[in-house]
Amino acid sequence: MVSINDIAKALGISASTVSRALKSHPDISLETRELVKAYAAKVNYRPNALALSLKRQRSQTIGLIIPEIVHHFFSSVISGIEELAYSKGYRLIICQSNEDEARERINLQALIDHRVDGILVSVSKHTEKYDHFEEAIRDGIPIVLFDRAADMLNTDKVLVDDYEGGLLAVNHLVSKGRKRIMHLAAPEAMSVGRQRRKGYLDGLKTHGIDFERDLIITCDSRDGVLENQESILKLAPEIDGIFAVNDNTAISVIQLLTAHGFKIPTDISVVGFGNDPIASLVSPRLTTIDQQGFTLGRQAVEVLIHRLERPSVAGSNQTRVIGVTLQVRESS
Amino acid sequence: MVSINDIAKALGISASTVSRALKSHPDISLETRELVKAYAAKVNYRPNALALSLKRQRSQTIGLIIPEIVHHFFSSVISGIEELAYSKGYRLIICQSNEDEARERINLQALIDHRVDGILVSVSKHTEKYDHFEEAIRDGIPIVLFDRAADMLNTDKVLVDDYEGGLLAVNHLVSKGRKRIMHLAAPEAMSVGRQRRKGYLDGLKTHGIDFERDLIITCDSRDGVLENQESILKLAPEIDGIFAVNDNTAISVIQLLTAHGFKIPTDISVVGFGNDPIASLVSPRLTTIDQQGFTLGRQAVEVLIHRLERPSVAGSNQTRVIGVTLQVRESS
DNA sequence: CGAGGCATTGAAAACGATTACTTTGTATAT
DNA sequence: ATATACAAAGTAATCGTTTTCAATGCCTCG
Repeated sequence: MVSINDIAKALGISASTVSRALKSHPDISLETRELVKAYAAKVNYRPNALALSLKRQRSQTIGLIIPEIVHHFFSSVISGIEELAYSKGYRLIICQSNEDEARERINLQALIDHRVDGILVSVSKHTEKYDHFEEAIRDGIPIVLFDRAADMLNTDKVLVDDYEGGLLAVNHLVSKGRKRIMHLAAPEAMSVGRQRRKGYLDGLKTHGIDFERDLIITCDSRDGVLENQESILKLAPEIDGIFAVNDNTAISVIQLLTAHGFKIPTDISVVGFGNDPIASLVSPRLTTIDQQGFTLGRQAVEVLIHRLERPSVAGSNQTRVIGVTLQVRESS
Repeated sequence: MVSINDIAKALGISASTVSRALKSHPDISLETRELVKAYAAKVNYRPNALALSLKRQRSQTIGLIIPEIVHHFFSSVISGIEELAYSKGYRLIICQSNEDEARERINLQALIDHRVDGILVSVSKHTEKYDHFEEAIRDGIPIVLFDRAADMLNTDKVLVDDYEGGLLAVNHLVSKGRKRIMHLAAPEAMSVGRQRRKGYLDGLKTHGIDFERDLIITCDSRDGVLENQESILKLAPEIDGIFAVNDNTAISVIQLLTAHGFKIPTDISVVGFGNDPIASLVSPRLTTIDQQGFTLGRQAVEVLIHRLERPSVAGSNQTRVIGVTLQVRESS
């Protein structure tokens, strides 16, 4: 790897002249400039980004902390992030928290140590204390939270309109004549799940349907469905609709019900959330709420870069909400 | 952000003393050491990884170039890579080539500019010339190719046993009494697809089945199935088995055949490749070849770090092959 | 002919850390 | 008393680049 100093020595001129010649600084004579450029090209000179970052106090690098990579929604978000970051000249350092608070803390610190210009975070499911983020924010490190945010954190956020999604799901089920709608919900602690549940509740209220506590079952995965199969099957004869907090749960419950003789959607209509690719491949094809992961990722980067490239005005945090749409298929 | 110099000034000692005190160098008196450590902790000092990288000529960072992130197999690989890299103290910079050669070249250059210690690459589908990789390898940059490699490139490789997968698929179909087996294949240019096809051909040969050129159709996606539906449907009545180069294609062809009255697996057995999560959710559930993306990712990092941490012996390139297994389900 | 201007270039500091090589002062040995 | 050893600290170079502030030499103008 050849450096500016190597070039300077080889040509018998100073490093500063080389540096200036390479960027066509007007102070440098045409002759020298050409000479330097020709030689640099010949030896395939490439500026050392590390040295530049140190000098400029700017690494043109964005850090990303994500709960898990192997997940269609999250990988879509990552793709959107990479895409826009790349086109804006930023590199992306990625860390996986594996839904673990301790790991999330280590990741955050590592990114700060690497002097990334800003950090994008989707908070781990099991994070209970937020002081690591609070401290970073206090220290002026630009942080944008996406999808999974914490209300208490005072920073930019880019979220999916989970509430609207819950509303859309219930409206749709009601429009299909469904009146007793079960909700397979995420644990209370998850902001995302809370919003979907709130949408569900408000949707019922709008249509004058009384909310029944028993119809909400905390169950947000394939395993969850298996664990709760008794209660689900006991209620099944009395209900005519299900809104599941995600597609996997929706598909699992459809399989469970089908296996026990229920007809979907004749007996029970089912709506999922996420529009995972599997939703259109299972049978019956799943009605679900589409959330644009790729767009979410792009917007998160956009917000972050906006922050990076303007003098940050205090208290000007923005929250963007990405719209969702209902995808009607065969399960409802 | 406080630096070693800031600490030195604040305590009225030299930067070198601070540096040594922080790492408990024996030259420094216990008193000074404690003093420095206490102050560093108080002001929350963190070493600047950029400066360290520059000094050490080692960034503890690995670069990754991957064709696309939103893809179950690739995202599994990324997860495996991140997992092991993280535990070995390396950070991961990720770049998406989007199956585009020009972009791949830019990504490679960017990673080199950032002085990553080594690079993991899965070659883009549309890459025709490999001189960018050859040059990097010649310059001594440690590169490990995974999954999609190019024979001509002389470097470490970690591959899926695609050949064995093709073989397993055909063996299985034959064991089910199938004799006229169609292959939905990837274009010749893709090493991965070539190996799977070779496994298919050798599998047929092993069982004394004559290979029929017409039974190989180049078609490796949902769109491909639609484009080739005429030829597929024309051949359908004469065949009794299909080996598709990936799960998506397998699922699409099952949908096509089912829609036209064929019974799967009664009339035609279908085997896919990849063991994507959808394979066990569609109906009939898809028989397929399981490829361990996560393991592949870990192994790729392992090989790379092995290279990084030993003095690289010339011509000692290794190629690791990750085993595959047959997952029998309902489609065969 | 000397002052001022301008075109070119170089020296040195800075970014943050490490480290080989002094330097300083004290204690021990001869 | 003097040479020697050693502990503890500081100086300066280095990694690769940028940039401020000279320095040099030449030309022009009065």
